[in-house]
Amino acid sequence: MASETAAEGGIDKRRVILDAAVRVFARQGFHTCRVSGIADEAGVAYGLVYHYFSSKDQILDTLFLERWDVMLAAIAEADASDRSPREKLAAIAGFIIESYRHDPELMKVIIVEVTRAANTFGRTHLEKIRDAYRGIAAIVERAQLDGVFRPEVTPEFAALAFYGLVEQVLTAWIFDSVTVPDEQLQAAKRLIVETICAGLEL
Amino acid sequence: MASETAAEGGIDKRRVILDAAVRVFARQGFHTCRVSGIADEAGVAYGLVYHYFSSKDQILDTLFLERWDVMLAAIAEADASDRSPREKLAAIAGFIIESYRHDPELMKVIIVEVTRAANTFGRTHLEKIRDAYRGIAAIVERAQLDGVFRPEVTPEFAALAFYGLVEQVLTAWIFDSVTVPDEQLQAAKRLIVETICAGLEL
Amino acid sequence: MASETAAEGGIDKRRVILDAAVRVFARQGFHTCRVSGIADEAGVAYGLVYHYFSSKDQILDTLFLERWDVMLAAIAEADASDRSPREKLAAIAGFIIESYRHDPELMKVIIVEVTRAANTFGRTHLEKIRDAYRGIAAIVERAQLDGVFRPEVTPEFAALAFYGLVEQVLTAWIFDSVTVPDEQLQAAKRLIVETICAGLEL
Amino acid sequence: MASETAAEGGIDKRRVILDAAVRVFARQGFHTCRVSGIADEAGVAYGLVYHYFSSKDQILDTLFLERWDVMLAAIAEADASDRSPREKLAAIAGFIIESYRHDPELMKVIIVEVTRAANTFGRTHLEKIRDAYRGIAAIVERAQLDGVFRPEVTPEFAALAFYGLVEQVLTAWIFDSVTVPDEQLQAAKRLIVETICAGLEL
DNA sequence: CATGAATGAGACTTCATTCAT
DNA sequence: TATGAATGAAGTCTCATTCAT
Repeated sequence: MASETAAEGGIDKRRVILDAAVRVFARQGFHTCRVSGIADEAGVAYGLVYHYFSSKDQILDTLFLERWDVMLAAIAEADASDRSPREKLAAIAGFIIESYRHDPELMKVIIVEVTRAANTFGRTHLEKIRDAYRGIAAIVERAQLDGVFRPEVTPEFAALAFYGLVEQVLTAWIFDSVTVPDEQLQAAKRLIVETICAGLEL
Repeated sequence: MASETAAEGGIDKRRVILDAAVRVFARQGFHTCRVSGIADEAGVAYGLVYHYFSSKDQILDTLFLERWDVMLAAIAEADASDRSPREKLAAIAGFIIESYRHDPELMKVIIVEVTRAANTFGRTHLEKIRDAYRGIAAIVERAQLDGVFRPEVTPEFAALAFYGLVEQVLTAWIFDSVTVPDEQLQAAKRLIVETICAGLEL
Repeated sequence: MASETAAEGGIDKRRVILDAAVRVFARQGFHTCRVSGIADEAGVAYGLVYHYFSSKDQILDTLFLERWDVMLAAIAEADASDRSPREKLAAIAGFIIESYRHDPELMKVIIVEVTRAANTFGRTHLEKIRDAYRGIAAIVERAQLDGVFRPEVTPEFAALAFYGLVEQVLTAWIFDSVTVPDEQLQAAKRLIVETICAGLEL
Repeated sequence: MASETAAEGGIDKRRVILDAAVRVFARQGFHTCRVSGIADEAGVAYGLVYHYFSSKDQILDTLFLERWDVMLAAIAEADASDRSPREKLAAIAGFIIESYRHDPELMKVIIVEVTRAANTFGRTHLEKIRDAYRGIAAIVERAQLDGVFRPEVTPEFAALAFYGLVEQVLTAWIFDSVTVPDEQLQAAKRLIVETICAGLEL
């Protein structure tokens, strides 16, 4: 149960630092914040950040990869299930929106600082990001082969539209920076799926 | 007779600097590039940049506002025309895609460094950005009142989905960083309109 | 009657610049103000300042030397008169205080930026400044030889104390930055002479 | 056990920087020197200066306030003692001159860059500077009430004359930039007190 | 004489990273 | 593990001065 680094019963400082970094990145942005700000927020000494991470970049990389791998697993799981294509997409949208509900700051950081940062981390993690698109495209492609989705739209475009819409909705919430009520979260999920499937389903 | 933009036959250094900034911002990103890089690219002395602009930020602000105002005008014009809602949306998507065709670097800068930079310039120009969303939403709302679009989707969500999809497509091209053939540009325009209208039209 | 540079009936721009410089130096200080600020205050083009003066330093030098030479003349005149030593000192104190009454900004600039600026202009004009001390010391020395002043105090120290006290009073007014009423100016003159002569006269 | 000023046996780098700053400010003047010059003089890295001080200004502020508070204490102590007014003033003049003897560079910096810099630090620390004047004026006022000093001169003017004369003498030494022999220091002290008291004592 | 665009060296300050304890 | 002092390379912005017109 204990983390890989903490002594039994101790506090995992590495985790504390990561969680603090999420809050600081979300609040100030990656470029604007300082490493000392993360240390302060975490309540640890400056140098300890560099005991656990080799650079400021690596903290963000870690946050992104941790979460993205979970999302890729969710996409893979949806793909592997025997639900309908629409239900698969709904599962993915639901997963992402649920991630936002659970930790909006982390999702803000991942979207704003990574997936939409075409000049910096977005480029670094391009392949990982594309893995998600590919996973969604695979679902669409299968649905087209199964005759459930129309073949006119390429799976790649469909994936782009679907994931892009999810991200756009989250971005709107991020810009608003207010807590979104559960009801609205669910409504958004339905609308997204509806909107995309309207153009895809036969 | 000499105007602010160029003496007769002379070179408008301010314009030269702005154009150079577009290339440098597109290539290296706003945060990564240096003002000296812009000056070098423009072939002017360092200090001249500060003769025309009060800060590095203001250069980006200027680029964004110049272009965004043109886009708001295009949206307003589409709204004012007596075309069908679908044609209006097609006009807007066409305008943005044409902007990309004409100057992909400028569009990259605007999207990557401003409209998607929720922690920095995106927040600064939030109201201007929302003006675009509002303009699109107005078109949708009118169409709903006219009984052409379904009333279930809010105009705000529709605007989000429409503009978001356009931006997402452009972002994909930006990430690819290859010249997109005209054919593909037109196809994308049609697909975008198709995808969004599928979920909106009665 | 026309100045050395102005066409007859024209405005002497060199004079305009100097007068503007006094106001700007007084308001912002020599180091803090910009040459462009002087040009703006004078209502002339930037480059014209450099047509008349070779550098920012030279403007201050000019202001100082213009005024200081007048003061040295006043000291020499007092020395040459056949008044009593006390009256001679009163004449000098009166001259300086009158200078302040007539143009407090100029006196502020001369004192703050030159005579009290030991690291910059004070050092540059050290000999000129010492000329004033020497002139006052000469008056004291003569008075000692004539048996009017006590010989215990060196003329140099007496000059230091006398001129220093005048400058200190002006500095107090400068710090207060309010217009000093005539009455107070005259009272200060009397007090200064009284205070210094009390320690000098037999 | 380790104090803020120095770990046991360790070197207090903050103090080293302050001491270096005194030498550099005295040699080149505050405006002319560079922060890198201070760092070099101190033998520390550039950034360490900013680890201990938030700006170049703050270094000078610190130097001034450290010393000025000691002087205010000396004035208060003289005031509180049961010596004669003349002895009190002698104690203050002695304290300042002794300060100069002990660290002429520091006194140069304080006088040239602060108390006589009416446009910059002098204005910033105006109230602190006036505290000294007020302290001296209090001594004079008491002496007047006790019938030892003549009531014709206001305490404020007397304080101005007294402190101004001390500063003027120090300034003369500063301009000379040669080491003043002890003998001359003591003589100056006596002369100052003599000069001022001549005009004050009944 | 007059203009103001153009130049570019310089200085402050920031902050990621290292290191001695 | 933990601390925080120490390092120094960047990078933005300023502004005196020059120059073409």
